[in-house]
Amino acid sequence: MPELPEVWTITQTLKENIMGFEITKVASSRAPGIAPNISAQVAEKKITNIERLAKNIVFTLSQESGEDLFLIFHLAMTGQLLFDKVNSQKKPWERLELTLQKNNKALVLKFCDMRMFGKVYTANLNELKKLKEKYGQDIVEKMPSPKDFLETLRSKKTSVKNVLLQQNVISGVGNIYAIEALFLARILPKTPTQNITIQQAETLVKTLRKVLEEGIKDRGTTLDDKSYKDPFGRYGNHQKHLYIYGKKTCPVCNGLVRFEKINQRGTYFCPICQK
DNA sequence: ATGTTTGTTCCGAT
DNA sequence: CATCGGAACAAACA
Repeated sequence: MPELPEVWTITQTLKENIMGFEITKVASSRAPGIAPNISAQVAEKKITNIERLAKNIVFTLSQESGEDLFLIFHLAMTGQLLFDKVNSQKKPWERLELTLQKNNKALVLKFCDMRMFGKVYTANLNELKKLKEKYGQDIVEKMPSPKDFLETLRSKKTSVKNVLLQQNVISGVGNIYAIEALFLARILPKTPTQNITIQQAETLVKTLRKVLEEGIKDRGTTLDDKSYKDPFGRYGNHQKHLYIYGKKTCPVCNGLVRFEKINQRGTYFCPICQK
């Protein structure tokens, strides 16, 4: 589910609401992807920072004495972070519950994940640094020059769409936004990276940035399964503004949109507009 | 029953 | 040894 714009929205919402809160209680279910030692690790620590790293959400946890610890969430396909009231009923697919307190305010943050591809675990500073090193260019954080972007694309011998999805090369982009950016750049998704021209690279990096920023402005994309929502349960709006993902006809030429699997991922493109 | 799904990691083939 | 792509992970829905 969540790609960069969705993770960005969730991170921002968390920042605005639970900075400085202390984790007073942890209830964790044993599930693949939930670190088994999580409770003891994070209890009684204070959330002093919240940031997005690629598609991860990273909490900095501080305590009176000792080093900072980092709590890392990866939502994968169906993960959610949802606020709830203290002593509330379990939500569907609830895997982890953090009770948070600051002054006289208390609330609960729940990690829910239907398919359980998501991960929750802790890391020390060194491990976080290693995680950061794994990720490639984040287009929203820093716009690469066309030349650098072309070099990045050509560093892998695969299709241009495939390389957009490789987090160690370009981080944060997922299937939907990759399809959208390629459509706006009028590039066929299967084009080998070696055939991409400097002009195409320049256009593509701009359209990538554009679709990611539009996604952020719309607070993310909620597809028909409704699985993406922000911590308050609010859906995104970007599904109303998608150009070609999930469409039957091309919004530019009105021709039939083609659907093909590329590296096992469903891919929509217009065989007329995209070259 | 089969095929589909926003993601990532691991393993086998080249 | 490096790189690429398919299988697997799991659950719900059409």
